[in-house]
Amino acid sequence: MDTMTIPAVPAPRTQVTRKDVARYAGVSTAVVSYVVNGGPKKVAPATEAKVQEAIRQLGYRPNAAARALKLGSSETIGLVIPDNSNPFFSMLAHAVEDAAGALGYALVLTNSDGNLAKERRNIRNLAARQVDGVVLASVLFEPELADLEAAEIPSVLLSHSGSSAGVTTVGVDLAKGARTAVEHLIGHGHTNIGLAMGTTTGNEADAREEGWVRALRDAGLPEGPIARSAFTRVGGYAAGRRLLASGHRPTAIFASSDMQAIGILRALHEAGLSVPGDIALVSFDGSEDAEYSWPTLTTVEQPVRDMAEAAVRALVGADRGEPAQHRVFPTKLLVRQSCGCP
Amino acid sequence: MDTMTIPAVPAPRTQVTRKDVARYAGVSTAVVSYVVNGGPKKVAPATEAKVQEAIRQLGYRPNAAARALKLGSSETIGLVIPDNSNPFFSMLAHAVEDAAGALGYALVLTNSDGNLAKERRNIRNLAARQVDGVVLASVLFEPELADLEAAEIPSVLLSHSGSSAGVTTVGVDLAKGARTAVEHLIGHGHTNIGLAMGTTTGNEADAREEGWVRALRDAGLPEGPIARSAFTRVGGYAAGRRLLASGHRPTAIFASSDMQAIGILRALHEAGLSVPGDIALVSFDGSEDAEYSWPTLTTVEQPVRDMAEAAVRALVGADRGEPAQHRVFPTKLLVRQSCGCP
DNA sequence: GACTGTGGCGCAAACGTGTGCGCACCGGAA
DNA sequence: TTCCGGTGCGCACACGTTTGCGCCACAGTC
Repeated sequence: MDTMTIPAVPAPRTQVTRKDVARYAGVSTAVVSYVVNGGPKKVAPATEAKVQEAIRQLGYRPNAAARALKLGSSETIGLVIPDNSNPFFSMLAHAVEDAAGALGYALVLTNSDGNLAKERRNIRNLAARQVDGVVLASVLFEPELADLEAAEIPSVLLSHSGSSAGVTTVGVDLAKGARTAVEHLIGHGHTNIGLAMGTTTGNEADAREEGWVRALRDAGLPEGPIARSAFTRVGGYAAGRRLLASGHRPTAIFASSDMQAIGILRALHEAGLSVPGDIALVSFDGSEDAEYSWPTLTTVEQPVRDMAEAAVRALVGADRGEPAQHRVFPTKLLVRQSCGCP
Repeated sequence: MDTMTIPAVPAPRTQVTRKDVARYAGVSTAVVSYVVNGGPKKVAPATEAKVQEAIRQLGYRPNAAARALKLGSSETIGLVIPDNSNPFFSMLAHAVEDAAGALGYALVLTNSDGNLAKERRNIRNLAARQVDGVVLASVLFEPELADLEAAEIPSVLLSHSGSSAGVTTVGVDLAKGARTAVEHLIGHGHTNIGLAMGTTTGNEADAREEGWVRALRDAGLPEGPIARSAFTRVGGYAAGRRLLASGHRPTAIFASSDMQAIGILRALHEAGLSVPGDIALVSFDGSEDAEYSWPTLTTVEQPVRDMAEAAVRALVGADRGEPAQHRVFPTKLLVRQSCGCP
């Protein structure tokens, strides 16, 4: 045995080019291009067949980089999300990928991990990669938007209730959704309703909090205790414990995300409290996790697939080039066990 | 008001090129390139400063497509997974993105949705996009591999226990992990241990099943009932119901994924059975969901981050070009409530 | 038979980079 | 002064495409 065996370096990537195909088929490179792209030019059926055969024989695959360079479009869009491990965002990412794929676009995924600097890097990186657009679903501050505008990259903000000026946004009416949830709890006779909210300074958290406040105010009820945390299970767990430790414990809690609600559920279980018996719980997002928790979670569903599709279409689909607009999708209260309905 | 307002077409994407920078700085385009890439050539500090300033002023950003065309590398890797909504795979995707990003590579995400034709399309698509490598975490059949070899794209199989010949694989010893889990249940005195397994014909399911079989056999125990389903909550739920309906109901269940376990949990709850009191449960994956279920799930953890990093490094990192190998990472039994430990 | 119209195809110029090669200049040594 | 080595920079080509333009051959018309 030879111990000096050269590692299987994956063969010099000798790319089969259009020129090879042309030579093999006995035509010019232009014809190959016409055949491949069904260009504006007609090509005789016989010639076309020859070219197709040559392509098959040689295993020719057009070079996307060259195409992108020539066309000025990479047929790729970018996605910036905080954390693909978070079920809500992974659901979103999947939906965006589907929508993009349906239009022939690939999806470059980037996670910001709640790190502003990283989010910035990601956006710059995507811009440098000539993506045709970027979907931002993140805690976004002005500087980022400025960057994008400067780079002249089409972009759409996802899951934000549109307030930003010149950029298209796609989302739900967070305030209204939250309000519906809280009113549902009020309808069950609760008068001390706590709130588990996010810590972001973006406009996500605010609107949901506003919905909670207004529902209570309109019902003539006092505001219950508030706990803020990250939109995660761990964060929710901590928030749950804080709510339980608060002065007079709420009999119901509205959580601003399913993840937080699941953390809260754990805190309640540990405290030996039953849900909804001792404390009722309603949350936000409508992720699948809420359907398989114990008890199952009543939650405000966001139509993620529709939102993703709208975002992608605004970027590279039929709605491209239309003036910036704010699309607001309806939420839907999914009533399950945790709210205390019979 | 003028109702004919022209929509804000995102400005003709007039790209600032290297030539512009060169002209602005009063140097040649080559120098700009040297400055940007820190090329092999030296450039005088004064010139460099001028160029940097020009770059800043003009907001120059190198065109990734042109670079990719020239270098024959897109600084991009592809990921093929069944479903990014599935927590295990979303965790994996996040880890792969991190590892790739650390090496300066972007990640193109594609979902196969358990659809073989789509998986095939995704792979072809990635190949056409000149990705520098592909991480495959999927139910993979031979034809796909052949495609990859044909396209000469470096690839690594993730989460497969390596049996494939010429391709690098990264994963865990599924059989051993499963065996540990089942032995743990046996240690608790269970003698009728059921199995919730996947339906895939790949090598994923088999090894775990094998571990279950061997643990039982070595302990002189009979094989309990088996239910097969997709690696999802819904699938697990159905499998759970089937296991409950089986001849003589098991007192413990080993589930081949956390998702299935969570579905089973729901089935058990609905049946009014307590876990682990009436039925113990141990699963596989170690996703965060298993930590926040009720009761919390004892599960066999896969070191996903390590695996992702190893896969990416084998593709485009330090380990690139090494001969195909099969890296097997250790699993770890995370003992929580569902197994019945005190 | 000459002219014209048309369908089918080839030529060659970009797209924005990276980089080998060569040229100009400059300081020092003879 | 002449020669020489070295440093710093410019020229120009190639990467694989797309596509406007022009050429050729052929059929139809007078």
